[in-house]
Amino acid sequence: MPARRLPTLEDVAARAGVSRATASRAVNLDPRVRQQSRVAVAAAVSELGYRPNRAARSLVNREADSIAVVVPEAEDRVFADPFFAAMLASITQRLADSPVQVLLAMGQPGDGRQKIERYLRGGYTDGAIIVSHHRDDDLSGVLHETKLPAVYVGRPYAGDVGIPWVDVDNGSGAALAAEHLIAQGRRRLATIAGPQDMAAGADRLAGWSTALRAAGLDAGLVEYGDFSSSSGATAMQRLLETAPDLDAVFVASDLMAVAAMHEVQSRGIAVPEQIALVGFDDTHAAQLTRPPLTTVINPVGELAGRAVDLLMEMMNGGSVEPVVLQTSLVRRTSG
Amino acid sequence: MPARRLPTLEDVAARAGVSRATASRAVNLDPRVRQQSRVAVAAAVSELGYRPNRAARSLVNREADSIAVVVPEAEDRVFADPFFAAMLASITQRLADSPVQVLLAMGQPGDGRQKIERYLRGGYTDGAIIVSHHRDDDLSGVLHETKLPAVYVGRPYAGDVGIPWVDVDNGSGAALAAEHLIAQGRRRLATIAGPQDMAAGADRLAGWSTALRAAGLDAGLVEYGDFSSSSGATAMQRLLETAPDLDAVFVASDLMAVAAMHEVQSRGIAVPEQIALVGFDDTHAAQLTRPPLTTVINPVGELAGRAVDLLMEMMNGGSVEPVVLQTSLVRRTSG
DNA sequence: TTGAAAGCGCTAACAA
DNA sequence: TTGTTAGCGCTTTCAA
Repeated sequence: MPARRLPTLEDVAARAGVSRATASRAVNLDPRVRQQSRVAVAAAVSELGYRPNRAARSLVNREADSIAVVVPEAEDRVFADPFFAAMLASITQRLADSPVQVLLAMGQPGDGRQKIERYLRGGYTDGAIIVSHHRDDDLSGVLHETKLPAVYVGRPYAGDVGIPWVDVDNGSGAALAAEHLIAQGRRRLATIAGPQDMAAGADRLAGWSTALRAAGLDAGLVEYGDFSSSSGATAMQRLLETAPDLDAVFVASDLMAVAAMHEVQSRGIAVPEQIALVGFDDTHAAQLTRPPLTTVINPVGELAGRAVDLLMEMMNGGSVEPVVLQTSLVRRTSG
Repeated sequence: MPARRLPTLEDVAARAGVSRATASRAVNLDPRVRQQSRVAVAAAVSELGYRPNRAARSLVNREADSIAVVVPEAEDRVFADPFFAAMLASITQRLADSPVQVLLAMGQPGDGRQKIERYLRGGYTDGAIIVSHHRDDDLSGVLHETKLPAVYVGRPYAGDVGIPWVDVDNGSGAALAAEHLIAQGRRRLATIAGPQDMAAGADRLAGWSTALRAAGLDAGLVEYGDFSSSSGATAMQRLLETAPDLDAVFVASDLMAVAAMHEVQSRGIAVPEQIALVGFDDTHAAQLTRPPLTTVINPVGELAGRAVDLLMEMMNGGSVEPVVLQTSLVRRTSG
């Protein structure tokens, strides 16, 4: 609802003394435009303050000039988890200078999936980045049928054939945590694992267990959370009841780890003296706990960047391969 | 880039045995369509899985069917602050069932403002909700010129004439905190105020100071932050140096308050025994600190809901008045 | 209550 | 290298 009629390409063409077609070519940097026309059009564009009409362009190009970031989680979950937040921020930032708009589609499995599916089928978007993927979300049907360029952030559970993904090496990240704790002399090690219907949850647990067994230690002390803060607290409670003698816990996300630390400390148990704690993600919160949290770095910014790059490549018709990023451990004082 | 051609209105019309015009009317619930045609069209729509093409509709209606949520802050700030997060989540949720898309436009004052301004001028959106507003952001120029329906969340600093806003009563909220602390017998009271180029920052400080003076107490103990976590920590440090004898601090945001609490506790000072702490916002984090944070409730969900309602009203040509919501205090154990 | 026809602003054949 | 022309899918006069 602009105040006055916005200048159209027709206006630009008239002012530059060329046809609308030439103006269009100039605006779209088509090489077969004379230098002179190019300059004239550019001048007219800036004098008039011309901006292409997105809808008109979409209509003929059959492109929306937007990508969807899909998060199959409840809205409040998405914003409560710093991992998503950082992910979204990075993706947005990466696309800040391009004309591509970022659309955020969230929704829990319930009605949410339908909404998301409808959305992806609607042709409102040229591509999708799917961020948190559970085994049963099953977006692969839509994705394949619509042939919509898409990339997963986080390996899809069942390995969605033909749809690339970017992920960190979750298994070796968890192993890093295990080795670090073992090297400290901890012997009664537990883990609060993530949801097992997500590759990140399953892979971290697998890496952890393997490393423990390799060291000849018991890998049986496991409780499960869903990466949320409250689930971390509950899991920690259960762990403390089951194995009061444990001396180290690897928690599969910082969000859960922070809650777990509160849980431990509220019982008067000292961190790291009595129980060492290691998290995963290296979110901002990891630096704010007392003691600050030792954690496995999840390079969110790079993950986001690579995902955007892959998607762009696909949207340009290229074919791409999955990307695996390595992690490392930040040693702070919690363990 | 759909796999096959999506059904168009033409297809629907053909199948329903009516003209495209009638099909259009039926789809848009125009009353002057015979019952019989209406039914036929509805059937064709669902059989074909027809979805109106957004771009085509936009082109003729000159409406984008989207609203922008504008946050004039750096991307990482937006996501690091639970207040924004909750705000965005609530707005998105409110619009979940409508065809209106939510576009998120962020950007710091530097290049960001230009981007945002260009964006609002581009006609890409039918309305805007501006969430965090600083004195010098000066979006009012664009807003007035473009006559774009807009509403501020948080009273704009200088009272942007003609553009409505929704806000909590920040002054009385801060007074609530003051009275609560005073009633406890605290006498050496300080505050970590928010940025003074935002109404929320200025109003909370004013309300606090007034309440202190009304009780005959010194209102001079003030340090400033910018609502961010790190600024809260620094402000607390300064306060502790300036006035080692203080016995209560009102912190103008939970994000700052949590950091301030860590700062206090890391010096071995007991909360609330030696220093009482009261925050503002009642974000999730307020429940996670030890001790849990007493804080002033900022009803984000309602704020968001009212903002959306106002905006919709304006987009329908209605005129609206600013809305002020009342706050209350949650007493937990930090103060 | 309906249909025919025009046109939103743009891009892309096609012809020159 | 350029202009003419058609047409993307939709809504909306205008006439019937």
